[in-house]
Amino acid sequence: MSSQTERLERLITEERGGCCEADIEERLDSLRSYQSETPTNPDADLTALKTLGNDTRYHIVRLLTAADRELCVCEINPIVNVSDSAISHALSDLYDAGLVTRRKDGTWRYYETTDRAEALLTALDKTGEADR
Amino acid sequence: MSSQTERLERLITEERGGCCEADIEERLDSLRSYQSETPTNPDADLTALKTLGNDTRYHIVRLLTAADRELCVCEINPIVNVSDSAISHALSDLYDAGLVTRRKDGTWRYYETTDRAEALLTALDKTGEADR
DNA sequence: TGATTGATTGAACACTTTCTCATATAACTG
DNA sequence: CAGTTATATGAGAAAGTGTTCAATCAATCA
Repeated sequence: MSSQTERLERLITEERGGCCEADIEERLDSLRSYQSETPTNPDADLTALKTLGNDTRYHIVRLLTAADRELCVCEINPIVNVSDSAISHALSDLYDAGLVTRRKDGTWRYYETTDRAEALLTALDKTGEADR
Repeated sequence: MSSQTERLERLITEERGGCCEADIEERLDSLRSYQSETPTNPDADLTALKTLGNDTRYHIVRLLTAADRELCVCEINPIVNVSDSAISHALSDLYDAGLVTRRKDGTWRYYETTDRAEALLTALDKTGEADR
């Protein structure tokens, strides 16, 4: 921890030609304040990212989004190549993460993507080949 | 696989009052075509989601985004509470995933977020408390 | 050149995730 | 109610991930 600020001290010294204890504190405060400015819920964000960042679940969400209508589990099953159980687990995780909605109709169960899932896919699509 | 289409057959039968082999094939083709319509690179998407979906790496990207300028590793270090090594690993992963850029200046190394990272955070921010 | 410094890399181990199998639940049907 | 069907849940094996420690690289400077 103190070795960390040593390096920062040297950086500030290079930047400004000098650096006192107060300069370091100021810089650290500034950096820390960036975090508190963030208006979001990091846990929910992380859960969403982790949940969508899995082959099976991503695949299901892509399918639901492309279909642009709610799909029955039995329509997802023959397309995604894992066991019924794995799909059920995946849908349950997606629901908990707020990435799909769920509707029951008799013994059938229908799933549909949420705005959150669609927003993430759109973000990915818009930045496909770019950057780096 | 065949039990999968059995369930689908029953669903279509309920929907339409009847179902032949061709109906099943048509539905399956339709579902499968949704996937091929997707214009993106699933591997790159999954890598981006997985990479950002980790506490340390998400934290770093939030910091970089909020700072709205490139940050030196020694500025990130005292804010994010893991070892130097862990941060270096994290930044390397983020770079490989196309979520940050890298610039060398003497012995210092600077990192900045890419459009892709920012797009993902924006998507999360815009859909914060919504849905479900 | 050798020493110092900022940062990266690799190996190793604890921890987490994801799948499948077996079983359970809920809704309908006779 | 018993039987069937659609889906969910739990346990556990196998694979993957994240962190730290130790060692290394690359740039600067005496």
